[in-house]
Amino acid sequence: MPEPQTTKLAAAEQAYRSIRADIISGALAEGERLTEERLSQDLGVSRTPVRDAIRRLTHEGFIVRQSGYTTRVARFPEDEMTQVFDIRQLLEGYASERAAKMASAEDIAELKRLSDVIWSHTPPTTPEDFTRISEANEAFHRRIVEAARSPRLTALMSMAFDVGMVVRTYRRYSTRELERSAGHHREIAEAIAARSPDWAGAAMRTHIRAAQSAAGKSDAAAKP
Amino acid sequence: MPEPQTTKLAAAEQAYRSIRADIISGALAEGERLTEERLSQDLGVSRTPVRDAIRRLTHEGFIVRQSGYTTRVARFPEDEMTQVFDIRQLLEGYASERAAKMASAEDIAELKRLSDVIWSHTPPTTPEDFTRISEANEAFHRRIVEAARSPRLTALMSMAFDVGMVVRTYRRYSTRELERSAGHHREIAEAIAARSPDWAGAAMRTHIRAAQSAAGKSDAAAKP
DNA sequence: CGTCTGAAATATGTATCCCAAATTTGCAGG
DNA sequence: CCTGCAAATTTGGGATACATATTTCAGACG
Repeated sequence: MPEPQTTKLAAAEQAYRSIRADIISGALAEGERLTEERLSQDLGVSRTPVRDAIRRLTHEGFIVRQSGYTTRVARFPEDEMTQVFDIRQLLEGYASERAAKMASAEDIAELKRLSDVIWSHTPPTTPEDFTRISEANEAFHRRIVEAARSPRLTALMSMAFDVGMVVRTYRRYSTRELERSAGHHREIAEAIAARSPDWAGAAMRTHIRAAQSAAGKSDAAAKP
Repeated sequence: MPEPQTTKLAAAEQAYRSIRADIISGALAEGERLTEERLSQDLGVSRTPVRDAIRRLTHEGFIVRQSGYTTRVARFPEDEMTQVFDIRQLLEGYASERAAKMASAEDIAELKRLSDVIWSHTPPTTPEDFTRISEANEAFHRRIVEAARSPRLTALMSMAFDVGMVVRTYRRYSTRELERSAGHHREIAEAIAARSPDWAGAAMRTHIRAAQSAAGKSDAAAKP
């Protein structure tokens, strides 16, 4: 069965994604007041899953709870984009250092495989190439965090930045930037295979700064 | 009124604190299976607040949800303590840099006040002195993160480390370490007041490494 | 005209019930 | 005695009902 359950194994997750997407897209404006009841009706579910979603989004900083019974969409600073890249550089650089020390043979093999996948589609000529690169890129970064063997770090990364944002920005890269990025991935994989934390960390920080530069060409103030 | 209600202004928060404390203390062993029903009965509340608490703790990495209907206390790596300090150094160092640029006059005044409070109780002679120092210390660190004006960073910090752990470790500090720590707080406040990101960041990183050294004297592998 | 007070409307927190899915148990067969 | 399968129990997700705290708004008073 491709679709095992109708709505069971979703529901709360759906509320979470929906509300978050509305905040990111601007459908829910910054500072707008939210109530569980109204969100329930809009989403067609009861308050229980909506509460879960609000808790999560509050914890992640998308929603703020003011004193008492007032809940609002958070206001995002103009330099949110800069912050995301700054924080990514800190955390992923650290993750790469740890990965160079802790990664298993399987981790290293998978990182090499993913960097090869990225290479094989660079420069991209078709939309599928873009998709493949994005997927492999995302898997690559996630694998490094996993290889760092730190559940705390994994949890942090999951909420540190919006993966979708990174994927979207890929389309704006020039051929030279894409080739550079593919080279970075290969280098990071090799640094981890060489068990060199300093190299791996430095390469990852370079990679993220280059991505920031490439992504920041047009809009300095994207949403969150 | 100093004491508004007996148990009203808590309940779900209470469940969260109680479960978390039991995990940290070891009353709930690593890998132990948890059920909402049993926790409800033990804590004398209904399942709803327990669910909230479990959500939160899962998100923070204290509890893991396995496939299906199995929920367990997470297993913590041996070097969890090291990781927490590493991550704190990264994030709080960054927060201090931003705070030096973004802090309001009120932020700066409050940071100075808090560092004075810490000074006035150092070295501590009574249990209340310890309590005051702990409270002021926690408020100080939180204020810096707030002053960084980054909701994302605030959210990250809230789950990056266990405040209770920091408080506990304070009792092990020597007089010299406590005086050094008080000096660090004052210096950080002044660096921010001087609007010097590099100074503030470096001072905070120094402070956290010193705290790590002081805290790590006895057990290298505390809980989380 | 502005401000304060209090009552109604509104929002969240908590308890309880129901349901679907998963885990455990127990029985039958090899 | 072990294995396999199905019934029974357990578990977590969702909906609803109720209690309590907060917000709002209108009207009275200065």
